Amino acid sequence: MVRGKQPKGKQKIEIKPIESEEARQVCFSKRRQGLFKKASELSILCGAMVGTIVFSTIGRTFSFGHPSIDEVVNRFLNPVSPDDPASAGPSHDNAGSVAELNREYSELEQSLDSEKKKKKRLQEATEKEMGEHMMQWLNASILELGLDELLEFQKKVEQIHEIVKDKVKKVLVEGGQILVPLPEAPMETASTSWSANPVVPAAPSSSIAFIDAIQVDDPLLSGGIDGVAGLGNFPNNQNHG
Amino acid sequence: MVRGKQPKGKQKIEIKPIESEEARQVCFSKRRQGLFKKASELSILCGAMVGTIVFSTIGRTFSFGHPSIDEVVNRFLNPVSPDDPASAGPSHDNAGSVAELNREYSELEQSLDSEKKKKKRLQEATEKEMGEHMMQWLNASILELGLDELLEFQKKVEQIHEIVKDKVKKVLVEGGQILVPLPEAPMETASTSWSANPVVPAAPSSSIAFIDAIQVDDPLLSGGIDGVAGLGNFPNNQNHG
DNA sequence: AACTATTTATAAGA
DNA sequence: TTCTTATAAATAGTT
Repeated sequence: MVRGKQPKGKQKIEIKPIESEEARQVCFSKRRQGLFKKASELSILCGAMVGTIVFSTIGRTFSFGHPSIDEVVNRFLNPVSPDDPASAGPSHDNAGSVAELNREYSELEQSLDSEKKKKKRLQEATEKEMGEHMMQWLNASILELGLDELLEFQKKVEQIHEIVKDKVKKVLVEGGQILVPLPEAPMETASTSWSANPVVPAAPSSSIAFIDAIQVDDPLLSGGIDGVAGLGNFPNNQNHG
Repeated sequence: MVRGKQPKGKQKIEIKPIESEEARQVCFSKRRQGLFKKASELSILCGAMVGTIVFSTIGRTFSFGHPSIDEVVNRFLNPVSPDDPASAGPSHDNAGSVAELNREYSELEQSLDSEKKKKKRLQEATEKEMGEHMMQWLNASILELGLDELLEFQKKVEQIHEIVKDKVKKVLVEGGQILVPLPEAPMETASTSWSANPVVPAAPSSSIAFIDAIQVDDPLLSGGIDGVAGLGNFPNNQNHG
């Protein structure tokens, strides 16, 4: 409103990297605080487990967690399965039995439909981000990896390629009309990575892998991030909550 | 302001557990979105690594991460060891030129000794992570995608496969020398300013993507590299279920 | 670190 | 759930 005198109050800003070192630092402090506060409020209001980790550009680590950042991270790495094993889906390691997934998939299949638009948007985003993520990973890795590792990765890519080719073939054979359920969008991720989520008893949703169609035997591929459970270290941080 | 007449707009609320199941659910969705948006803004504005994980009370997992939630968690679990003499270079925040990247890369190469341990750890984590990502994506997508999309993805995988094979070949030709001479990269691409490599406070010589070695022509794939420079990414693929 | 003018985030309502 | 709206909160630019 007052443009010509002293724009004292908050000005609208674009969300883009702040050039000024100082301004960036100030903004970082303010917004980090704000972020942690928001996280805290969410956890209290909704009784949810929430964890937030922030690294400053100079390497400082800040974190917030409810009930604690360690618990949150730990659960993220080792998804818990509530009482009923049938209703609790594994999401990371221990890829789950094929039978179980198939059963769940059947349930899903029954309640399909009316998600076309959403699905499409979801799919586009996913596909695009996947490419992006792979490229990022590749760019970074190409520098880090030695020949052995490269060959290892190449092998992995080949396996995935095989899986996809296989799937395509299957779809073709089946007439291309088999799957497309997804009652509720299960893609619960806001950026560069997704997590397969647990199955919810009440709500028929979640993305269930149709493992049957893409059987994976390689322990490397199906293994995922299991061994990291322990997490003993705790960097210099600042806990709120 | 006046709280007792027309409670239409936002009312002040105490930060305490919401009783109503429904209200809590609504609040959760809204605030989760808000939280992720804030996290995203912080990461973009300040170029910081940010990760946020939220579990709903019914067990669904939501996450945001820049550059990815796994990177963030990984770094959280594997704090940087501040004893690395190798990376005692200048601390330019944001390199851009290919030449500069190459110079940095050379410096890194020279001190490969002390990098070995770190590299191995990084490589293992990354490799696992990548496999995990791909499998997660695959598992989710295989259910979502139609034939067209599958073919599209297959194509993408093939391209990546090509890139990797190419790289392997290059490495072999160079006889173990990882360094690949860069001809002249007029690409506006530059570097991905995120570091998979832990940046030590005192010695920031992060890992730079060696883009030249894996030239990509396909717009689909290269799109992933392009926009990454300023980390100006916007996560909008939130769950809508 | 404080101070405000504004922009944003959101609690209710529809 | 999505949209609308009034208001509480967050915060950009100053001091």
